[in-house]
Amino acid sequence: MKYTIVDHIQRQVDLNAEASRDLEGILVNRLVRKRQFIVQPGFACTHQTYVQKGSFRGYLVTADGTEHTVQFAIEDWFISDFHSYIFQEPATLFVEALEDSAVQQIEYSHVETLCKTHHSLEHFFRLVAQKSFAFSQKRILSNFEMQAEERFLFFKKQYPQIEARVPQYALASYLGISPEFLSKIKRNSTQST
Amino acid sequence: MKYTIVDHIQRQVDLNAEASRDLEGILVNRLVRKRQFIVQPGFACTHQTYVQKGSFRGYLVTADGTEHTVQFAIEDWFISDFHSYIFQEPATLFVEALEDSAVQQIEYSHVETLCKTHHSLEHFFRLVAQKSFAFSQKRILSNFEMQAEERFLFFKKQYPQIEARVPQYALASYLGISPEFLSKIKRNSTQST
DNA sequence: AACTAAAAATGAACTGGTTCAAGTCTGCGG
DNA sequence: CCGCAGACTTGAACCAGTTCATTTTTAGTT
Repeated sequence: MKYTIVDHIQRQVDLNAEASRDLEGILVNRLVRKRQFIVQPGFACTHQTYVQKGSFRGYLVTADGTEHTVQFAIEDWFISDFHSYIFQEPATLFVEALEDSAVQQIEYSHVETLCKTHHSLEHFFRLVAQKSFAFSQKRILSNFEMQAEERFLFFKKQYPQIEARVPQYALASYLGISPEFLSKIKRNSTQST
Repeated sequence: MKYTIVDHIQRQVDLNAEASRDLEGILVNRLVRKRQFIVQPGFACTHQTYVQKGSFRGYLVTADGTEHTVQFAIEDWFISDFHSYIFQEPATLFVEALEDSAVQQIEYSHVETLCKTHHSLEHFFRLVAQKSFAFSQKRILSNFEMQAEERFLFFKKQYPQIEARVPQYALASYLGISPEFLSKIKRNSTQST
């Protein structure tokens, strides 16, 4: 069973024959090597990327040179610099492969065209955006609700596959703490088990 | 010129006669008194609320009893507990009127029905969700990029109408700092002007 | 299997922001 | 126009998390 973007969408909405044919028509399959970037600051993020195999992280580098991870993506997830994608403005994020990966990409203008012709696709992308927004809000809340240690334990529980596959400095920067402090948290929380 | 939800939508997408008539049909006009809640934890957030007049804030109360503001809304903005609205699950937020206000509300199931019958409305709500998500991501980023003082100055510059109308403890909790510290920031940043 | 470079762990000194407690200002109800 | 409650200010003690410098572990390459 191989992950594909069409299956992913079919799981959530009904696509008729034309819609799924048209969608197939705009898909671009691509292999991406570990450490390779699919989005870089300064260039508009022209595509949404669906991960078939492998993993990615999206991160920001601030003026002081530190990295801040915004999003991880593994099999069956989408990733992009969404702000850049939606407004077709230069990206501010890096999106980098954490492993050798296989992806399917769809281009902004193609997606917009298909959304006009197929109500079902417009519906799908509405659902995606709404859920993404809801989770993004929840993430802001969870930073208010939890201390660093709780956030780590929560992440570990909710996304064990990701926690296991991702470099620790990347996870620290996702949790909003320094790698040193994440190290301490791990020590404290495992010794008390 | 009075704010209405139909005008708001027309500014972004073309609604034909039936679509705007059907939309009018599900609108509920409502007056809300200062300090009144339109969303409360425990109850599902059944409506999206469009602000015609007045202002609102959405906030979370954490276990330790402190408030954390997630969103403000003034004229021509929408507000809700979006996670609760989308999944029709019990809300975790309070949404409270900061002033006597007038709103237009649309109910979840009605919106979903209209999105099915009118592609244009589905399109509108996709755009809204996408922009909301993009801004939500940006907000997460801005907490990484800026220190508390910069966040305050940025907010003040970007939303001067809101900064002026909103109680200071609410703004502090939006910025993720204590009211005392916001007070200090203001002192420091005005004395150096 | 040995070599290397990057990643993770550790500890000590430090800082941005919190907490608590007390004082001041403001607006509006009687 | 007085009183009083809620909102804002101030300062001192404190703490969660950072920074920096060093050591240990891990993983990729020849």
